[in-house]
Amino acid sequence: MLDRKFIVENAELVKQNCKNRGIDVNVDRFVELESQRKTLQTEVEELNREANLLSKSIGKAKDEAERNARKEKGRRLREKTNQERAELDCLAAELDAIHRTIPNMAHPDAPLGADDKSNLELFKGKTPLPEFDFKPLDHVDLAERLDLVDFQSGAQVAGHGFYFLKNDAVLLELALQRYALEVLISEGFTPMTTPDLARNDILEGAGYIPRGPETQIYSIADTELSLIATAEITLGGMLAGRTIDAEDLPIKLCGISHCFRTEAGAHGRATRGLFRVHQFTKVEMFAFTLPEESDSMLEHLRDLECRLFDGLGVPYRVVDTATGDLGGPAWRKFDLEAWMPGRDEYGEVTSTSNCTDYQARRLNVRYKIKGEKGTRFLHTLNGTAVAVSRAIIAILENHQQPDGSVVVPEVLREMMGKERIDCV
RNA sequence: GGAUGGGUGGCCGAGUGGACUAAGGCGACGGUCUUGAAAACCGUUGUGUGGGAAACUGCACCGGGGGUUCGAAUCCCUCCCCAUCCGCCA
Repeated sequence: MLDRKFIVENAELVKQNCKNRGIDVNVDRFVELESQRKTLQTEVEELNREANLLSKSIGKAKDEAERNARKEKGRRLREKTNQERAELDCLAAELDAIHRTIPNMAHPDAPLGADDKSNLELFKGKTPLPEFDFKPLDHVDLAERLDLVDFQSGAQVAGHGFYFLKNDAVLLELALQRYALEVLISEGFTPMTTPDLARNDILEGAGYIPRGPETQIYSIADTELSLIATAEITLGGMLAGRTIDAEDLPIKLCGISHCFRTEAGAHGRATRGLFRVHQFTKVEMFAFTLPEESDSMLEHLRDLECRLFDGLGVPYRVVDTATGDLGGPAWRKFDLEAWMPGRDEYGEVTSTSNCTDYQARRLNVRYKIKGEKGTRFLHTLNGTAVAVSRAIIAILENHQQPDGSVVVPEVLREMMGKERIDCV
């Protein structure tokens, strides 16, 4: 969420930002309600002050008659207060509903545009595009030949969008996680495995909407829990409600979790194979920083993603995400799009965002500078290290050989125990 | 899943309806003393949000939400969490 005062004082900027992001919000209504809320709040507080004074005087009243008279006065005062407070609660609820739909501001350098077509390519990775002197297969055909993925059984057991990894794909999944962890641990990240479920209020704090017509989130019936769509939710939620000493920042975490997504409304677009699935494993980076350090942390996370995919020998490009494609919480977002020869186009494999204080305000994570009074909201960032299913697509398709085998990237060979995935 | 006990400030911990304006301790910070330090002694002490140039001051906050009452840390309801024991279990 944005700071309420900021919205009121910068209504035009906020409106322009909503427009840039293609989000329809009634900012004027928010400003109007906020001014009403303040007035009403002051009135309620004044009534409380009177009631407090009166209550205290009753204990000290000299006789029974005086006490009863004051009690009666207190009763009337309370009725009035309750009435005003009900009004205030009603107002606050409407205000909050609008507040939650107002997206984060965007970095001034984020490209303007309605959707991913306006994303700006910044640079390409170290690995050049592969040149095949044969017609490359897509990962579905490769996986079938190499007996790596069982889509049919996945559909039988859990439905379309689920799959079993088999044989070397299982080793590849583990090796990818291990590879990512080793890089991140060496960079000072604390490795975690996180819950795959989280409370709905934590989901909401991270900017996800657990229930609703177009939700990406699976919720668990008869509970306040949902399956997480990313470890960003649990890693961010770890510090919800806490105040961190400034000297302990930045905090860099990396978490392994399963990710679950309903992919509601996504049918028909890039649904073949492993690209858009309901469950996958992911190593996620998460950072809590001082406000002045979040922009450089975002570049750090992006550089790590580049390092990981350069290491895998996968060609990719880095794009600066356009305002209309940022989602609610992000101030700026970079995606790595790997070259996917089977689709003959780039496909998103990682995404890293600086959410500034937007998530922190919702999750109520603050920091305190020693010796200074008060606290402030810190900044949160997240980034994909490796989303296993999509990384597997990129590896299989880019490293395929004329005979249908796949050469294992050097960084994974020791962990895989082999240099090549051959037909079984 | 069942039983019991708990959740109070940075930490420990007292507090069963009106002096809680939350005791006391620890820690931290400042001071006195000292060449310096320790000890001792003295003082200070949270968060949020309003008002005010400031001094200062209002309101809210004792796990969350709701209720009773003129008044709730305290009583009631509900949810969450923690501990211990039992059951089940990888």
